[in-house]
Amino acid sequence: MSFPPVEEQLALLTRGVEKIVPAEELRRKLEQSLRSGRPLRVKYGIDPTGIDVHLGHTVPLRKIRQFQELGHQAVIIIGNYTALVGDPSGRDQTRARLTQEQVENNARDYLNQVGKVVDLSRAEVVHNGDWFSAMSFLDVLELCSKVTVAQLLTREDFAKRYAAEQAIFLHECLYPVMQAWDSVKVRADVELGGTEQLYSFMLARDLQRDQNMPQQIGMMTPILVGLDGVRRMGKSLGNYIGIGESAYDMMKKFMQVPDAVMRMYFELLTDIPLPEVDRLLAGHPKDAKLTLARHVISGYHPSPEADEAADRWQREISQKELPAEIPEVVVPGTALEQGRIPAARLLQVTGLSPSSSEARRLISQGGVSLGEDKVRVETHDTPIDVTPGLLLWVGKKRVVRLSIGPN
RNA sequence: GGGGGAAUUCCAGAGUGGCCAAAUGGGCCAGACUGUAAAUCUGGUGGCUCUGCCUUCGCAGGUUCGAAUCCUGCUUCCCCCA
Repeated sequence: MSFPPVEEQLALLTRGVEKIVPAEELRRKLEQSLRSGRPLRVKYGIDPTGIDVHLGHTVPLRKIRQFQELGHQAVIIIGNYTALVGDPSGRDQTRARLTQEQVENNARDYLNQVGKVVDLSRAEVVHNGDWFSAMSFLDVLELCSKVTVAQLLTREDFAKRYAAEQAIFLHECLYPVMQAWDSVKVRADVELGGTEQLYSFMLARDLQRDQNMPQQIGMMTPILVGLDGVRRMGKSLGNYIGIGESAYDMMKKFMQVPDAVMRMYFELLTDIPLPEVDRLLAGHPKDAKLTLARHVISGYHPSPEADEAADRWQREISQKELPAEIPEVVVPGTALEQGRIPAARLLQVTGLSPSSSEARRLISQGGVSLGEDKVRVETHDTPIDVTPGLLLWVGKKRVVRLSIGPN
């Protein structure tokens, strides 16, 4: 096995990495591997707790991919056992635990998605249940004897919860221990993860030393902020771009992102050289954002699709042309009286408003309009002449084409 | 095992007998402004046959002319002591 020069590897690998502990050791490990021709074993663990992999997850995954491209060995750990515990990291509450069955379904799905970023054909994929399920209680006790409670409580998340008098369950305390033990089992040289993983990464080093093994390096990638530009990207916050989403959906979401986060997105989500990024950001923000979006999207969709999504956004959103596809909604003929229907009622039967009260609100606030010219509907009881093909708008984005059905 | 505290509308969190569909903030929706970005500003945010009416404040009963607010039981959660 041969590798590119160490300096070159370092330049690529340290981009967009927030913290490397211990910082000096990465170079040493790379030098060693270059000399011996032995690839580094790069570990990344994921707990199959949800289903949607989003761009936030891709930050460490992309890093794995870079390691792979340099010739190193990716080791993906499916935390089917740790998922039963729930990672307390960064949490101010105990996570809900999952059943075995859920975990297994999720795991399969996860790999499908992860495969879009990491080259799974060259990666080792292991389940940590393989070793944890084989451990006896005595083994667990033995493992626990390496960790002190005081140590656990130095973690910020636990310390905070402890101070706030919130519950910390014993099984949660075991989580970092398990994660660290994974590193021992796979003989990790490098572990990737978010900054909140620091404690587990360090614990892994302790356990590895205890087993007379080389100690791993922790590489921590920053938390990617979500579409709101403030909070971390996450499913529960609803501010994420999933990698399974359509090109156009991703496009729309990218264009909503606050300008201020663009640099971070470029750095963490693309390979565009940083000087080039600076040049882009010096230009019009909208163009920079389009470039960003196209680059990222083309990682998950064929690039003609990414281009098409960008064009479509320009046409429909930027230039306010009518969308190419307007969903058609059937108005039941029985709801009409002499071809007409009160405006508020129309919003309800078309499903654009869940309730009549909501419909009235929308209308009174000027959010409802008709036709290509978007003529505003003034009052909730305005009779609307429903003709097939009539456009009905709610707000700026939602529009449907009406047709009349038999009932 | 003993003691204490809490459950409110999407979330956080006020409200302790009528002025409460319930303050305030967040989120969300709509409008203005824009690059349909962000920020900002305005309005809204249970339902309905809508100047009024109906159903909500953990659950079930009760007191009262009247209860989110008082009483009883139940459920759930948290904390402390051991």
